[in-house]
Parts: sequence; structure tokens; C-alpha cells
Amino acid sequence: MPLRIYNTLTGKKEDFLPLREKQVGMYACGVTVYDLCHIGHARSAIVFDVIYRYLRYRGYDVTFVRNFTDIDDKIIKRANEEGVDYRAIAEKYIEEFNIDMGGLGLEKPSFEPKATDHISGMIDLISTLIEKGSAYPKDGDVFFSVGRFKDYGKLSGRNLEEMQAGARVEIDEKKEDPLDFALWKSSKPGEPFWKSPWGEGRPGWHIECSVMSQKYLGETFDIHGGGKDLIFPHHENEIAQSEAATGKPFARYWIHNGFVNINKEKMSKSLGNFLTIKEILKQWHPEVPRLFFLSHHYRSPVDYSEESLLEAKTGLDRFYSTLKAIKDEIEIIPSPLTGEGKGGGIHVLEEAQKTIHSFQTRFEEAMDDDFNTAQALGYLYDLQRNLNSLLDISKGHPTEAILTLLKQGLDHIRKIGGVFGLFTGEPSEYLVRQKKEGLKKFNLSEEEILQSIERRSQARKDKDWKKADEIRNDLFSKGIILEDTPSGTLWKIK
RNA sequence: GGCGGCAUAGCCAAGUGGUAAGGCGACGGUCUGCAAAACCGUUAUUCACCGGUUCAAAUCCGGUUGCCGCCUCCA
Repeated sequence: MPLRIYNTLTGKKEDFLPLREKQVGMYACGVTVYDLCHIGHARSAIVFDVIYRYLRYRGYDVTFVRNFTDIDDKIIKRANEEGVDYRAIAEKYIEEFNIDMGGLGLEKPSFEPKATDHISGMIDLISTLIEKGSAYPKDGDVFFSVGRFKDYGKLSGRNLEEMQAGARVEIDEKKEDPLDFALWKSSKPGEPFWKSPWGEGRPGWHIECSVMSQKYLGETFDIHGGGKDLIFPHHENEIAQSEAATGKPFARYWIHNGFVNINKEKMSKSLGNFLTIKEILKQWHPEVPRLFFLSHHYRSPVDYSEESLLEAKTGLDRFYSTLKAIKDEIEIIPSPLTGEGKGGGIHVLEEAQKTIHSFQTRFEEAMDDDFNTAQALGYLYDLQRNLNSLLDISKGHPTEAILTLLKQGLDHIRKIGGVFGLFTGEPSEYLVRQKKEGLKKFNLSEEEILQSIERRSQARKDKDWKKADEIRNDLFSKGIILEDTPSGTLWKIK
């Protein structure tokens, strides 16, 4: 069964057949570096990170390009506000981007080109477009003539008449048609500029992606993606420029991720509900937002809320607990495998066997269906429940059969974790980290807790249940939950 | 005004023709001194509403209502 991808260009799920067998060229629009990245950038980045990882899991050799827009009106504005050179702004926010995305556990793309490193390529492309009659210079600016590109609107599903009818486009005297867009903008005094055949200026926004994608991936390549908001005009314009210049199809599969709302409201600076990645990472383990996003289909809008993130955290905690329990069972148990388990485990064993053996197929089926990570996670929860059942019947007396299944299950979780960027930490370290952060939050010391546990253990030995329960309730009110296990009393954060 | 999307349990969420995954929560049970954790069970005869097509519809078609996005910089 082939991988199927929903293609914005056709509005349908299509079999994914790359241009060259076993190789994929993929371009994702990155960010304009004039401010800190927010949770919406995080979603987009995570979506394409997982697509990148899954394609490689599927055996493709993937060239993944993600650009930086490092020259643009907003950057210039910011630089003016802060009284610094535009390059200082760009550099600063590229650095912050790298810190944030690293923090989220994103893999590095194959290439991360910057717009300003490709100005001459843009000038060449613009020249070609002028030669071919698709663009026209006017007083130091160059515009793309939308009316002369017959396929204009094919990505966003609109036609020229409609757009002109409802046009809210700024009327620019220089444009032959209000829908035409700038390929090159002349610079005003004091603005950064590059020399060009049309005078000093800077590139328009869309041209950079056409140039950089084609430079690293060829004139026609497999996948182009970004947030839904980029469909129009950005990606529409990229197609127009590129195809008008080369006469060949540009990107073959267009993938767009849905938006992030915050508490049911669109995230925007004016509403003041703008969440940066730094704020998220201060509050949550990086895999929490990841699990949260992957619990939804990448094309659906997603509502970010404290509760949803907490739910994701609960899920992540459980996975790590299961992972740790499995490791303990496999590693710490002394060798003679005399165990009989608890008995009555035949049914559990068979059930688990079925789930574990079919897991990989089900995972791949889900992912092959337009990267249905939510479905895949459903299977992962199934797997986890079965593994916990095995642990339950094993409890310190694993049989060969149980150990084998536990190991297979562990391998599966690890492998899927590699595709999803989840469960990358050592379970025990993850759990310790959760505890430490919880202690800080509740302003408690571990020593204090251990002393209480010690006193309670003594009370329990004395069968002084009243005292034991008092101590436990006291800790509970401070945010600590106790678990009595055969190997002693454990504690965790509420 | 134009274009597009969405509506599935208390909440979150998969599911595009074959009889409703999964998670959180809640309740009951096993275990436990009691709990916690884990496991088992229960929690949508039904997928916004009304029609239609079909042997069969959450899924397809038409209509209604409600929400959202895009058309301007935006992940």
C-alpha cells in the first residue's frame, strides 16, 4: 500500500509517488525572523518534522529544505524601532529560532537557506520572468503580471474575476492590475538594498522561496508545505513565478497544516493571547506539546488550552511509567525464569501477542493515510494497555513468553517514538525530572518527603493505620501522592 | 460580497459507504490495612437538524442552522 497524502492542489488524497524512486525533495516555508516564534510556528514545525521523520522511516532518502526570510518590511521596521541594523535583528531571531526548535526536539533539515544569500538567484529569476513577458519593471519596482499566468489561482481554488470582484487589495498606481504582486521593491533612503538591473532595492517576499526551493531541489520537486495561511497569496505566487519561468510544474504535493487557536480564540497579538515557544517550554516538557499536537490531525484546527496540555502530560507520564516498568521487569529481575506469573494469564498473553504483532502494520497503515498521527497514537495506547496487562500478570515472575513480548513492545514504542519525536528520554530520568519540577512548584524538599515516608513506614509496621494515613493525607495536601509497592513506598507529584 | 472548512459521548479526538478507534474524566470491580498505580467492566442504538440516493450513510447528494478560516502581513 502506498503512502497517501492530501494534496491542496487537487483537494484530494493521492498516492505519493516521488519523482525519483526512493528519494524525496521537500520544502517547508520557515519563518520571517523579526520576532520570537509562537505556538503556531511550533505546530507547523512539528508537523513537518514528523513528516520528514516518517518519510525516512518509510525508506526514502529525503532532502528537506526550510528557509529563513531574513529581509522583509517587518524586519526593517523592527530594526528601525530598535535602532540597529536589520542584520542584527535577523541574526538574533535566527538564533532564538534555533534554540526554540532545538528545545522542541526538532531535527535539523538538510538545508536552511537564508533569503539574503540568494539575492543574485532572485535577480536572475526576475530577469527571466521579464524576458518571458510575465513580469514588468516600473519605476524601480518589478511586478509579476498575474493576468498573464493562465493557471493563477489553481492552488487556492479561486479565479481572477472573483478576486477582482471582492478585492481588498491595496491599489498601487504602479501596478497594471491590482492583483499583480511585487517581485522586486525599490528601496527608500536608509533602507537596506541590493543592486539590480532595476536599481537599488530588495526582493519581494514570494520570490525567495521559488529560488531557494529550486536551487536545492530542482525545478520540479515533490513536497512543498507550510501553514494553511500561506496558501494564498504566498504559495499561489510561488507557483506562478516558478512555473512561468521554467514552464514546468513546480511542487507536486502541497501540504498545509491547520492553525492553533488559544482557548477557542484565534491567536493574535492584538488579542493578547500570543504564546511563544519559550513560554510553553518553561511550563511543559517539550514532548507534551508534541504529544498534544500529534493527537490531532495535522490539517484540523487545534485549540490550545491548559487542560488539553495537562491531558497530554498525563498521557506522556503514563507512557514513561510503562516504559520504566518494562525496563525494570526486563533488567532488574534475577535470571532464573521460574516464574509462572499470576496464573489466569493465558487470555492476556494471547491478547497482548495479537496487539504486539499487528502493531507495526497498524501504525504504518495509519501513517500512510495522510499521516494520521491521531489514529496511530490510538494504536499506541492499545499497545500500552496490553503491555501493562502483561506486567500485571508477570509482576516479578516473568515467563520467557512474557519477557519476549515485553521486549517487542518496548522496541515498538521506541521505534514509533523515533518517528514522533516522543519518549526520547530515559524513563527514569523523565520521571525524576517531573518530580524535581513538581518539588519546585510546590516548594518542597525531597528530604522532607522521604522523612515523612520513613515515619509512615514505621507506623505501618506498627499497624498504626491512623497515623500512617494522617501522614499520607498531609503529603497529599502538599501535592504529593504515595504509592505503596512491594519494593517500598514511592512518591510522585500530583 | 466571493471561496473554503468544520459540527462525533461530560470534555478531547480518529473514522469518506458495511453497522461508532483511542485518550481524559466519572462510576463499579480486582489488588490493597485503606489508598495510589495498574488491570477489568460500564459510560454515543448513535454522529447539529430536515429531506433524498442505497440492500446498507457519521460517511454520498440537496437544503437548514451554528461555528471558523481565507480573500491584507501571518505557521
